[in-house]
This record gives sequence, structure tokens and C-alpha cells, in this order.
Amino acid sequence: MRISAALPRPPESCLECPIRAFTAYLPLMDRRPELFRALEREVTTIPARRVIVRRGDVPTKVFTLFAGWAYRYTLLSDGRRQILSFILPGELISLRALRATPMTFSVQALTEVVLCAFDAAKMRATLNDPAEAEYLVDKYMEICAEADLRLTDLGRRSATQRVARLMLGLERRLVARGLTVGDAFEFPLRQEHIADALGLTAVHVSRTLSAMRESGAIVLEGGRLTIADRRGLMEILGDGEPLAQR
Amino acid sequence: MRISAALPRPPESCLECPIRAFTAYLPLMDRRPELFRALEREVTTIPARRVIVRRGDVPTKVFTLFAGWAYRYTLLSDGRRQILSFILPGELISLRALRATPMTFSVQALTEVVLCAFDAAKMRATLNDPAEAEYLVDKYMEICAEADLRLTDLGRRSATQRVARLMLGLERRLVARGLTVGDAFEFPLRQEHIADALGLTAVHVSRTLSAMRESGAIVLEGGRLTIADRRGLMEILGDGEPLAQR
DNA sequence: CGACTCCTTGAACAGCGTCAACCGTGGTGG
DNA sequence: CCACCACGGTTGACGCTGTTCAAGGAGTCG
Repeated sequence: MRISAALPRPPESCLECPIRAFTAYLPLMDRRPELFRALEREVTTIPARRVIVRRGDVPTKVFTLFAGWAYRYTLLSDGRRQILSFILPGELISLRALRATPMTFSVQALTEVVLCAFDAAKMRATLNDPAEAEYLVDKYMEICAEADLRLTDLGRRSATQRVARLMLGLERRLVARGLTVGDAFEFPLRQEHIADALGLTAVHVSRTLSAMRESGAIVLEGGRLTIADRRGLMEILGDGEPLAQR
Repeated sequence: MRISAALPRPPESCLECPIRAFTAYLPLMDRRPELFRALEREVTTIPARRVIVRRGDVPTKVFTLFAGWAYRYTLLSDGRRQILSFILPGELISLRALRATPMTFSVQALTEVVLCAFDAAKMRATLNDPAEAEYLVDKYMEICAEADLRLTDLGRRSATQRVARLMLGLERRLVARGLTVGDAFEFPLRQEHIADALGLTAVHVSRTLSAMRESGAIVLEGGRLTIADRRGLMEILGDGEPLAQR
């Protein structure tokens, strides 16, 4: 049985937003809060599975994910899917939306989701600030570094290692957001999502998860994941490599 | 027999550099050329196989590759390697060097290589310009988009598709630089490099290349690659997906 | 109740990896 | 000049990891 908790709503003002620290706007909010008092914002709730932005679109809105999970993906012509990354609260649905160029990927809601939508043109104007630009470069450096880690996962690691690293990477990001309870957290991914993110099939993910449960490394039930044997999981990784965070 | 042509040298002034358009400095060079007249630059030649920057280093130099090929990579604790991308003339050895933070990957010379080295601190100061920052964000968007493509390759495509896409992607970048002759170009990758970039083994790359030669799709000999049957290669890809460029 | 989603399990199979032997080329040193 | 070696590539035999296809079960929703 899966309990879908009611999603929280953002406060009136962005300046008091609990997830400020994870957004792309942080430095500007600190230095020029007046920009954010004036900024028009539209809060929308979107059901699970809905496509939020589509590849090829030229975005007119900049979305920041306030609550829930989403993911970036591309489709191949034969219908197969590659999930590029999971998006957690505080993150922009796409930094790319800050440019008026076509999206190179699509984004879909994984759970029900609360979005803050800003007008793209106005946001571009607002963020037109030297310190902010530098911050964006930093953000992108992080994103690229994460992409490198994921590339290494897909290129050089076994199914079990990939799954373990995905879980620990997500846990770390959730910890930073205060979204874990002890060693447990909400884990809304279907096995198909895990498979499409890690370059596997859902069937094989099922087998892999069974083995990980069997070994006592994890408990995964009711949409909730518990890291039961952290040391054991770390050993699976077999490598001091940093974890993907995105 | 492999003929190693003598590498070209950059002109006295960056402003006349034939590869300007591929660098990260383009907008600033156009708007404030005086900055580049004053900029100290050190031109160095580095032999094949030498490591140029090492993961964990905090870079004190910013390198732009003037001639030759290099690649970004990481090593796993068991010694296996993942090549993250190939670097072609005009590209920064690492945009990351623009921040005084530790490198998250290493870079090695694939061929003999000519580098232009700038003092990192000075370059950071020079590039401290709003339009330039915006350009850097654009550059990073491209890099991330390429990473997404490669991720999709490793996650969802067969060995043959990966190899074909790597070749066509490299060809496209070389065409832009005027480094192709008809359908042919210098191709200094060993099979091991291809394997480490694509998440395969060298043995399997050997078999894959044999099959591609057999089918008449490519001619690969003496460090030179010819796209013999472009249509055939495109069909192998089986997909209208854009090509990785980096 | 039926329809749907998600997961599990089995059996057969394929793609790619591993191990190992061998070959051609070019470079080096005696 | 030749012996030797290092390097990159090729090929075969074999097997593991992960895929494919298919059937069935458990939970949920209308």
C-alpha cells in the first residue's frame, strides 16, 4: 500500500522558501531581494506521469520544482527511453530554460509535483547579473561533473553497482533537503525508471533488487527505501568513487 | 606506417588564432581585444600519452588545446578507465580550470599536442565580464547536452551503434575545424581508447571494427579513417538522434 | 468484478567479456 | 644486420551478465 502524502505548498515569498539554498537563484536572492518580491510566480500542481516540458520546445516558462520528483529523459525512435537524471525539490526543471533555445530533452513528473513557474523572458532579465552568471557557471560545472559520474557508471560498472550507487546518490541529495528519516526515505521510482536510468531492463532490475533484499542490504517496500546495511552496500560499490548526485 | 605530421604552431597574437572560434574566449576577444594583446601566454608541446592535468589537482594554469588530440578520463580503483570525452583543437583542456577547485577528472594527451597555457588567476580575472559569463553558461549547456547524448549511447545502444556514432560525431567536429579531407580524417585513437570511451573492451571493439570494415562502411588504416559508406553507417545508427560532438 | 499497473519468476538466448595464443610492425641495442 | 621486445591488433573458445519472451500473481481502482 502506498500512501501519497499531501504535498507541501511554497510560502508567499520566494525569500522565505525552505528550498532557496538548492535553487539557481541563491546569490541574487541574497544580494537583491527586491527583485524577488516583485517577481510574478505561478504555483501549479501537476499529477504524476504528466510531461512538463517536451524536447524541441522553446521554453516560455522557467519551472523550479518545489515538491515531488521529476526526471529528464530522451526517447529513441524505437520507443526506448533513457532517463538522464532525477530532479529533486529546489532544482530547476531545466537550467536550459534560461536560454530561448529548443530543449534537448523532455521532463516528466514522476510523482505528483508542485512547480513554481516564472516567465522565462522576465527571469532571464532578472538573472542578468554578473555574480549570478558566475553562480550559474558553477551550477553547470556540478551538473557536468555528475554527468561524468553517471557516464562512468554506465560504461564501467555492473548492474548491482549501478543500482547501489543510484540509491546512495539519491539518499545523499535527500539528506541535504531533510527528506530522510534515519536511513529511510520515500522512493517513488518504479523498477522501469531505475532500468531506464541505468541502462538496464526492468526484468533485470527486479532480479538485482531481489538479490539486494536477500542479502539484507536494503529494505524496499511501499514506496519506501531503507538502507539496512550501509557497510554492505558500500562494499558492493567496491570503489571510493564519488556518488552521482543528480 | 603512420606518418606523424609536424604540428602547427599558434600565431604571435591570440587575436589571429585560426581556432579562435572554438575557444571559450570568443565574445571577449571580439569586444575587448586589448585584453588579449596583453595576456601572457606560454606555448608548450607535450608528447603523446603524457598526463596534462590530474584529478584532484587545483589548476594553476588554463590550457587551450591548439593542435593534436587529448581526452578527459577517470580511473576506477581497479585500474579500469572511463574516457569522458575527446578534446579537439580550440577547446579548453578544462573549463573547470576557470575555478580554483579540484579537478574531478584527469586529462591526457592522445597524440603529441600543442597547448597554450595561461595563468589561471589572471585568466579568471580577464574573463570576469558579464557577456563572457553568459557565453560560458552557453558552452556548458552544450557540454551537458553532449553528455546526455553519450549517456544515451552507453545506456541504450549496441556496440556497433556506439562506434558508428563516435566516428560520425568526431568527423563532424573535425569538419568544423577544417581537419578533414573529403570523407577522410586523421584518427589517432587506439582500439583501447574507443573501448574505454564507449564502455566496451578492446577485444570487442576489434571485432566490431572488423565487421564494419567487412561491410564496407569504413576504411580504417594507418591512423586514418574514411567514411566509405555514409548511408550504410547512418542506417546502423537506426535513429535520427543527434550525434555527440565532444 | 474486470482492467490496469507493477512486480516476479523461469527458460532460452545473445551480446559482450575474458583468457589466451598469435601476428605484424617498428624501434632498440648488441 | 639481426635478435629481441613492446605495442597494437586479430582470432578462437568459452562463459557470464544481462535480455527477451512469456506467464502468472498481488495490489488498486472504478
